[in-house]
Amino acid sequence: MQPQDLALPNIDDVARAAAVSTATVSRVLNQSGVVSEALRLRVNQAVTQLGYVPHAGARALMLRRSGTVGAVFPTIDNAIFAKAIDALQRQLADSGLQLLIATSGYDPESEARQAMNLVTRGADALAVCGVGQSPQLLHFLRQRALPTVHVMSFPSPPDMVCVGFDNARAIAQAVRYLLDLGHRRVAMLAGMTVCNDRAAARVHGVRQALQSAGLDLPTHRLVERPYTLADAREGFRTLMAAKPEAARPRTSDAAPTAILCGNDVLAYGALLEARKMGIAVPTALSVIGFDDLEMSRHIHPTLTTLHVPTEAMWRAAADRLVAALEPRPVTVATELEVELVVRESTGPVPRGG
Amino acid sequence: MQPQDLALPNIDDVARAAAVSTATVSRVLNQSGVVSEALRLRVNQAVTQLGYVPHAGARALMLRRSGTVGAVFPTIDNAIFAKAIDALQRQLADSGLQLLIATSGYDPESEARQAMNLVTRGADALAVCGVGQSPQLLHFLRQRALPTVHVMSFPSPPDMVCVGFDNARAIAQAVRYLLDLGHRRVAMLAGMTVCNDRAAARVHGVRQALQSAGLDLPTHRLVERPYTLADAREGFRTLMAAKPEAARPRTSDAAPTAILCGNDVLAYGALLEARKMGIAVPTALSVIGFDDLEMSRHIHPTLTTLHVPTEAMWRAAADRLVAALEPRPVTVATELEVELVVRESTGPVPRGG
DNA sequence: ACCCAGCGCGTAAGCGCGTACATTTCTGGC
DNA sequence: GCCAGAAATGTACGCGCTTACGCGCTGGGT
Repeated sequence: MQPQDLALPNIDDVARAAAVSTATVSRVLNQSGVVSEALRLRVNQAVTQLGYVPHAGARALMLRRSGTVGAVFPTIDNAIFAKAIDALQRQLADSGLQLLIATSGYDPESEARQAMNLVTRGADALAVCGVGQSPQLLHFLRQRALPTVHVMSFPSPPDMVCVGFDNARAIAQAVRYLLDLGHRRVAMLAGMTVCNDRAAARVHGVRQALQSAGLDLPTHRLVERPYTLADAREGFRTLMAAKPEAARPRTSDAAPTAILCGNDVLAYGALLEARKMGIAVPTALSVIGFDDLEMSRHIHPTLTTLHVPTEAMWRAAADRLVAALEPRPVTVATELEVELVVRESTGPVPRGG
Repeated sequence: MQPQDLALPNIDDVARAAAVSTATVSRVLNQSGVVSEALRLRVNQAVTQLGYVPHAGARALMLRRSGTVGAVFPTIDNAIFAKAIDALQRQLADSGLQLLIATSGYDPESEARQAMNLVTRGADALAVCGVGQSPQLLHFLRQRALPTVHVMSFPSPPDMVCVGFDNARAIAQAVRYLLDLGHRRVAMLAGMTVCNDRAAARVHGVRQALQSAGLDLPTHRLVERPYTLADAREGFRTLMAAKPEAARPRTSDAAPTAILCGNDVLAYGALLEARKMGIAVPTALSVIGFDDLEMSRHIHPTLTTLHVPTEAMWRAAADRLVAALEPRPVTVATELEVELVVRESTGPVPRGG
């Protein structure tokens, strides 16, 4: 278990063992240049016998690239990011690239630190979530001309490469769908919008869509909670009990008949708490999520939600980086479609609603 | 977005800009040796002005370590591994180490390839799941004396460093608990045991515990399914409908009154399908999971399950690797406790059961 | 018989960095 | 004012690798 006190074999050892020059060993290993079959065999034998593996650092030094791509996620502890890592890692692996992971905890400063750390560790390219990076980080990346892709948001500032979707426009679909069902008292259980452009855009999208219909999203109809089930349940409870600050009672004082959630996890919390509170979904209350995680089609009632093409999105992001490293011309911005998937958790507004 | 055609600043550029020697720059950057305040300032200015970042490869070449730790997971698409990555990454980050990720898809050959790939990329140490690695991989790691920790299993072969728990013994607790409640027809919805020592140990643990009570786990009471909700539901359905192969009807032909699941995801599938089939939990059927994911305390009914100290386990694993790299003596094997958490999904055997 | 193109291989330079060792500068005691 | 020794700084080598270049050999054309 102790690290290598022993001297690892290097290319000279292999060359000696195979009675060839280091150049030949290198040529065999990299399939570059022409080597006779006899020598190729001798080299390969020596390599396996010595258990030789080229030193990554030395290689990176010569080739001016490390074959490593970094990614900074807000957190990993959310199925949507787990899926993202999975897709990214697989797609990069197909091009022989390794994935270097870091998390920021939704903090731009930490994100900047982590991203720079990844670069220090030799990352040739970077994938990050959204477009809300700190100016220092953006400056740093530009200064080094480091291929970077911004995922999950769209549109982006003009000089960014991004693969994502328009969060506001996506959730507006869901709002319109609710309005069509007759809902007028619509609330939102949002994620924390501080330093999270996606969460903020979703709130913005809801507000805008409501306003286009002559409605609004008053303070007591909006709560922000972290993406945990416990917080979601508490937030849901708050939302259902909330009264407007103005003292005069109106129709809009009554509890909401529909709740839009910032993501599926929040929606699960809402469904679970609704059940506990004896609120029937969708009869008395409609609930809509965002992401379409695996659980959404299984939970009871199954969740109406916005389907995000996570896999495709991250594969596309990986492709951008691979292309940039080739180097091949890179598509600057790609917008993906987010579709509303109607399931059991939504229905017509209840009578008198 | 295109990669660096531009020449990145190197230590010579910094030295020139600060009008000092490269040695001084290096000393400032690594806080090694003594440098006067004046020079330190000049160097730091030059560094920030040029946007200088030391070249990881060159650094690794000199220091004979890359500051990178690799980890191979079967998959990331499971909350238990997502949590693992999260904990591992954080703990390593505390020691200034970066995490390099790969996935094997539960295939030992792929695991070996991926692990070697990580080493090629410069990983100074490795974390892997379980103890079922391919002999070639184990040989390779030993040959290079690469610090390696095996997580999630216990015990392990004598020369392995491991941090985990005894899967068989853990699940035996759950079996005994069910037996105490009067259950006699106990079934198991297991994960795929091929190339997965943890899943296999859990099946083994159940079988053993039943045998100690004079019971057995007949073929029709055991199904293996991948860790997805859809597969779990289908597996559950199969389990509840299954009849023994022998033609003579006996008490044991009746449906099970309790189901042990290989992990919480399978248990969620069981709960959801039971609900759909109109089987009341826990009145007509008890369900037990394994892992204690966040959802388990929220799902309805809340899930009785075996609580695994995932966070602590992976932090401990990270600590082992950090210690080995210092290098400090390393605890060879650490066993963690897995506790049964009784919630709503289990109860006494139904009358006539 | 000679030349030269081309193939196969070796030699050696240098990628960017850390550090042992050499060198310079400073400090203090006489 | 001088020198020994400590402190501060510089010089230069080599980590392991890739690759430009050059050398020797072969063989077909003249």
